[in-house]
This record gives sequence, C-alpha cells and structure tokens, in this order.
Amino acid sequence: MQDSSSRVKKKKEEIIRAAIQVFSSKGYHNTRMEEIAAAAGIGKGTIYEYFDSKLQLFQEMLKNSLQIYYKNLDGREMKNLSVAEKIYMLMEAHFRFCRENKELTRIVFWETGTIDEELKEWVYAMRDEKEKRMQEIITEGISRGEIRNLDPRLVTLVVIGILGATWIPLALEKWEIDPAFLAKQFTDILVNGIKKEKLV
Amino acid sequence: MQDSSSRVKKKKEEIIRAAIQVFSSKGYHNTRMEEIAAAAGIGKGTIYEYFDSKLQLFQEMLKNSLQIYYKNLDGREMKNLSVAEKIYMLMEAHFRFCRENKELTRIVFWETGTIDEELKEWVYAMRDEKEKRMQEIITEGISRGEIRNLDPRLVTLVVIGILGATWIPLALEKWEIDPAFLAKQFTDILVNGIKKEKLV
Amino acid sequence: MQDSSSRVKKKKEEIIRAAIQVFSSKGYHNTRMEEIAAAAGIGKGTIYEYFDSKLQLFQEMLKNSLQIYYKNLDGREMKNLSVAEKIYMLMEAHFRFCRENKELTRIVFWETGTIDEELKEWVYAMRDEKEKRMQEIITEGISRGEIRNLDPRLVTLVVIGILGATWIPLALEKWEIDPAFLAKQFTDILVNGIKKEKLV
Amino acid sequence: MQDSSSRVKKKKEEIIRAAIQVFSSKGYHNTRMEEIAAAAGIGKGTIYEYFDSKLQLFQEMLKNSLQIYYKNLDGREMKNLSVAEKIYMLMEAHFRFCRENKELTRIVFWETGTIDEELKEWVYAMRDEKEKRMQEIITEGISRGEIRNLDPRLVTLVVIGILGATWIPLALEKWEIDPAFLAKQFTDILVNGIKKEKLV
DNA sequence: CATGAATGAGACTTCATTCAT
DNA sequence: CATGAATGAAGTCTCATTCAT
Repeated sequence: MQDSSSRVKKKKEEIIRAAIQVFSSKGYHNTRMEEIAAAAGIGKGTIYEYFDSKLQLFQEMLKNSLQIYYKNLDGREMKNLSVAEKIYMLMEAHFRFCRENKELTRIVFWETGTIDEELKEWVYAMRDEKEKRMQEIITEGISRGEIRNLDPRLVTLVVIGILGATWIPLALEKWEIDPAFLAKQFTDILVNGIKKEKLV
Repeated sequence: MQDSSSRVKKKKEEIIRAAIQVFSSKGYHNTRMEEIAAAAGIGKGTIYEYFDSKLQLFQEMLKNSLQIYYKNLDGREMKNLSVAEKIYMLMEAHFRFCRENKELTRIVFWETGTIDEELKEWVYAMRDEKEKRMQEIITEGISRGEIRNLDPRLVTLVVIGILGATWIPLALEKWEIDPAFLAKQFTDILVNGIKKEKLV
Repeated sequence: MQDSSSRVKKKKEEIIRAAIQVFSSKGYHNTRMEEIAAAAGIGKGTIYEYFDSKLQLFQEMLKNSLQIYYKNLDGREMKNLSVAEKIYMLMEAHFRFCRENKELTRIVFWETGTIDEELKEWVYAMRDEKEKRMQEIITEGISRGEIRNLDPRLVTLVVIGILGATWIPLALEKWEIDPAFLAKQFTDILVNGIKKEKLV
Repeated sequence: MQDSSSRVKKKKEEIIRAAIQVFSSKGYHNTRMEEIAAAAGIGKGTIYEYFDSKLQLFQEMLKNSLQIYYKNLDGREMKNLSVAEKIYMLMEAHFRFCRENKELTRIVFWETGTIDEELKEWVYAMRDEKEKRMQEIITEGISRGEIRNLDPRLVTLVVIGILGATWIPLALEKWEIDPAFLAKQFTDILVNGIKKEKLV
C-alpha cells in the first residue's frame, strides 16, 4: 500500500516535471497533452491515470510550483533580524530562485489566468498570506521604530513590485547578475527610503 | 471616400471596444468570436468584414490599447521638473489610468503572451522605450546630483515594479484610492531612498 | 414594356458575359459572386435582381453557352453533301469555335458536374440530340452505301471523341493550328483509316 | 515497426476507398469530410490522423487512382505486335477498366480541376507520358510502313478521344457491352476507316 | 497498468444571400 | 433600381478525452 502509493506519487511528480517544462515554454493553451506525454516519455493516455484532466494537471502543477516557491522564501530563520535584513533575505531568496528555476518562475508568475475559481481562491490566499507576512514585517519595523510611519500595504506593494519586475530579466532573458548583489542594491534603495531616521 | 473610410474606422472601433470588454475578462483563448460579436451587437461574420482573423483582431486591439496607455503617460510637459516630480507625474498618470480604464489596463498588463513575432517586437520596442525614457530621467537625476550614484536600471526596475504591482488591486479589485495620494506616497518612498543627500 | 423587358435582357447578358469569364477560369466552386459582380462592373446585390441564385446564374449561363455552341454547329446547310463533307464541316465548325471562344469552350466541355437534376436532363437531352443527329448522318451514309455496315453509335463516339480530345489543346493551350486543316486531317483519318496499304 | 506501418497503410487505404466512393459520386466540393468518415465507418477526426486535409486526401486518392489506371494500361507485353494489335490491347484494357471500376474511372477522368500546382504537374506528366507512348507506337508504325504518313499527334488524339468519349457510357450509364468487342470495332474503324469501298 | 487509435464537441472562417438605404 | 454592409448556415480542422487491447 505504502509502496503503491509512493510509486503513484513518483509518477505524478515525473509528469508534473514534464508539465512544468512544456507549460512554461508554450503556455497552457498552446500546450497539447501529447507534448507533455512525450516530454515525460510516456503515453498520452497514461497522464489520465494520474490526473483527471488537462486543467487539473495544470493546477496541480501550479500548486506544486507555488509551494516550492513559497517554501523557498520561508526557508530561513529570521527571528532576530532587522527589517532591512529580513527584506534582504526575502529578495535574495527570490532572485536566486528565479535564476536557478527559470521554468518554475515563469509558471509561478505567468499563467495565473488559467485557473478555475476554486484554485484561484487558493492562489490568492497564498499570495495574500505572503503579502500579509510581509506587511507584518513592515508593521513590526514601524512599531520597533526602524521604519517611518508609512502605510504598510504600500511598502509591501513596492517590495512585491520589485520582485515582480525583476523575475522577467532573470528568468526570460539571461541577466547574469549575482542575486546577493541585486538584493543588496534593492534593499539599499528601499530601506534608505523607508527608514525613519537617516544616519547623519 | 472620406465618408466610407471613416465609417469603416468607426465600425472597427466599435468592434475593438467589444473585443476589449470580452478579451479583458476572459482572456484570448477563452473568448469566442461569437461573444465579441454579441458584445458588439453584430453578427459573427461581420467581424470578418473588418478584421482578418481572431488573432489579428486581438493584436490590433492590443496595439490600440498600448498606444492609449503610453500616450497617457507621455501626455504632460515635464521639461523643467525635478526627478521626484517627474516620477510623481508618471505614477499619477499610471494609477489614474488603471482606475479609470480597468479593462484596458488588464489588456495592457496581461495577455502579452498571445502575440506573434512581429507584434512582439513592436510591444517589446514600446516597453523598452518606456524603460529607456525612465532610465534617462534617472540618469539625468544622477548627473544633476539629485540622486545617489545608483545603477539606473535598478531604479527603473523599482518604478516599473511599483506600477506593475499596483495595477492589480486598482483594476481587478475595487481599491478606491486617490491616484494622486498613491503617487505621492510611492514617490516619497522611492525618492527619499534614492535621494543623495539625506536631511539630517 | 418592350423597353423594360429588353433592358432586363441586356443586363442579364452583361452579367452572363462576366460569369462566363470568371467561371471559365476558376470553376464554379472557386468563383465568388463578388468576383462576378466586379467583372460585370456592378454591385453584388444587383446580380440577385436578375438571377435567383448562384446556381441559377451558372445554369442559365451554361444553357446560354451550350446554345451558342450547338447553334454554331448547326449553322450550315448540309443537305446535299456527302458524309465525309458533313463530318468535315462539323469538325471545322467545332475547332474554329474552340479557338475563337476559349472561355465558352471551357464552360461547355468542363463543368458539367455542377448542374442540378433539372438542368442535367436538359444538357443530356441537348447532347443526345447532337449525337442523334450525328448518328443519323452516319446511318444515312450507311444506307446510301458511303459507309461500311458499322454500328452508327460507335462511329458517332469516335467523332465525339475527336471533338472532346481536341478542345483541350485548342482552348487551354495555345495550339495555333488552322481549324480547316485539322478538320481535313481528322476527316481523312476517320474516313480512310490509318492503314497504309489497302488490300485490293 | 513493420506492423504499425502496415496498419497505417491499411487504414489509409480504407479511407481512400471510402473517399473514392463519395468523391466519385458527389464531386470534391459537394463532399463533406463527415460523409467520407461515415462511408469508411469511422469518426470525422480519424481521417485527420491519416491525412492532413481534405485537399491532401483528395490528391492522394487521385494519385492512387491514376496509378491504378495507368498500371492497368501498361500491364501487357506488346513487343512483337502490330500497331493495330497494340491499339486494340490498349483500348480493350481501358474499356474493361471502365466497366469494372466505374468509381475509379469517374475519378480519373473527371475532377482534375481540384488539384494544386504540384500535383497538377504530376498529373500532366503522367498524361503526357501516356500520350507520348501512344505517339511512339504510331510513329513506329509509320516507320515500319504499317501506317500512312500522318501526323502522329493527330492519330494519338483520335485514340485518346475514343477512350475519353467511351468511358462515359461505360462508367456512368450501364452500357453492358463486351470490352473486347468494343476494342475490336474501334480498332477496325481507326485502322481501316469507315469508307465502304476502297479505291483500288 | 500503459497505451495510442479513435472520437466528436467546439471554434474559426467563408460566402451566398438579404435588405435597409 | 442598385447597392454593399450585415448575416449565419455550413464546412474544415483541432485536440482533450476515452477505451479496447
């Protein structure tokens, strides 16, 4: 039972891997099930043994990818860090992910139009949670006196925006730039802007 | 001649208006020609009197929308303004556009995947030009001593990012916020970050 | 009354002339009503003032063409001629017609697939009558002792065949050959055979 | 490999068989893909697994049919025969084919309008070759002294004409006549002419 | 379990025909 | 009468999904 269950899980992962590859380069609507099957080295019909439909496969793959992405952001211990350090770590993790997982990145940031209501809710919830956590970081920074008294949502939008604008050159073009450097620069721009007291 | 030409132009505009409506809410692939025809209050075949194909209609509509958007950004005289003022005006124009043209906004920022090579070049050229103009603003600011010695591309990405992150709540959700206020806040965050000399 | 009737007839003839032109070069199914209208220098809708439908226009045109063709064959007085002379005259008339009316020729010999049952009957009747008249010539020749005791139908098929095989190079290619010479040769072959030495 | 390839070939043949049936009775333009599918006892989409388009199916079918027809004419050994005997054999083969393969005959002699440039060349080349071989027979007959000094092209046109005029009653009507008898008669007419009394 | 041949719903597009001007 | 813009029926083709092997 354990055995059969894990074998199934393995096969699903293989298919999802192939799906990421094809979906990310051609988009949902221009991808044919046959192409995914070919990329996975299996027969067309086999996909339907593991997924109900094209849409369900796409959504499972998207969920999967988002989990990997968000897990990547969450991975580190950030308890005792300053706001600047937290933002830096978030950005660095994002940029590195984009550079190292171009296909996943495209999936995560692109085709969010192709999702049905149920998944949409889940995706939005995930996004919201991410934003909420970031807002908490900002809010905490304000209350700790590290940050000027700004609307946390706006600051969050700036951070989200930076991430959203930067994945494109990183994942679509071949912008070979050090994620750490990039994060440092953006943090510098942002933090010196939102920091309450400027060092003289 | 004048007459017939302008009648055709008018009809094309009507169809494009309907196309914006439907495409922006359902996306390219989930939109059927029949729906656009219905939205335009005409018969299915009539669209083909004015456009060669679904793709061509989409592309003409996209080009149209982008022109309106970019024209909106360009509209103002900005010669003798400071960098901060220029950024403010840009943002304010963008936010107001997003609030007032939700459908157009979705078109402009969303479905850029569904474009053939020829149009892709045009779209990218337009985007690049926008980025370039922004970089020039930044670069000028640096040389004028208004801005710290930062990589202009990175600063540009922050601005683009802010615009790109903010259209979503403005055009998809009903975020009723004053564009001028929003622009002021973001400019404040950004400019105080990139400003060379900090007030003591 | 007379006036209006003759004006209508004139217009119909103009349209038919245009129809012959277009149909003969593109065939029935690849011809659009708009093309015929353009060739006639009138509006698309005007055709429908004079003809009920595309099919009816085609059929009227075909009938017209066939009448011209058959009239051309019939034109001469052949009472007191020998069989050989009659065959010669028939062939000569046919060949000349083909050379001088290439479009009509293509219509008459080509698209006979595109005719509905009613017209089909008419066309077949016309053909049959032509064959019958030829058979009569042959039969008369036999009874007169000019021709061997052959099955008139077979001889007729040979003549029909010669006409049917020869219109192609004459009307489709540019075979510039004298119709009289051609008719003379074929008549010679048919009447005398191709064998070199006749057994005494 | 062999297996799958031969299965595909078999299926294509089945579809072509159905296509011959439907195309030959309704013509290219009046035939719907669905009808061919129905005639083949398969679904509409299945045809597209084996042929790219309606046109391609038609052309492959036509090529196929022409090959069968021409192969049928070529089949026999004719080395040491007289011209008369060669013509007889050719005609007999043609007539028998028309009687036994009415549908194929209609295809071969009818719809040659619906072919694109590439295939047109092939069809014309095939036709030309057939005419050329016939001309060679005639030319040889002349040089051997069996035939009068006539233009071989004209004699060829007579033979082609006989074949072209005779397939119609054989394949469209139900002319139940012995092909051998028919060929004998036509050969007799052609070789000896129709004139009763030969001048000594 | 795996497969891929078969399927048919569904979308685009054409063009004969209509009808308001 | 003449027109051509508008129409929608009809036909081609695609591709997600099924199911017999």
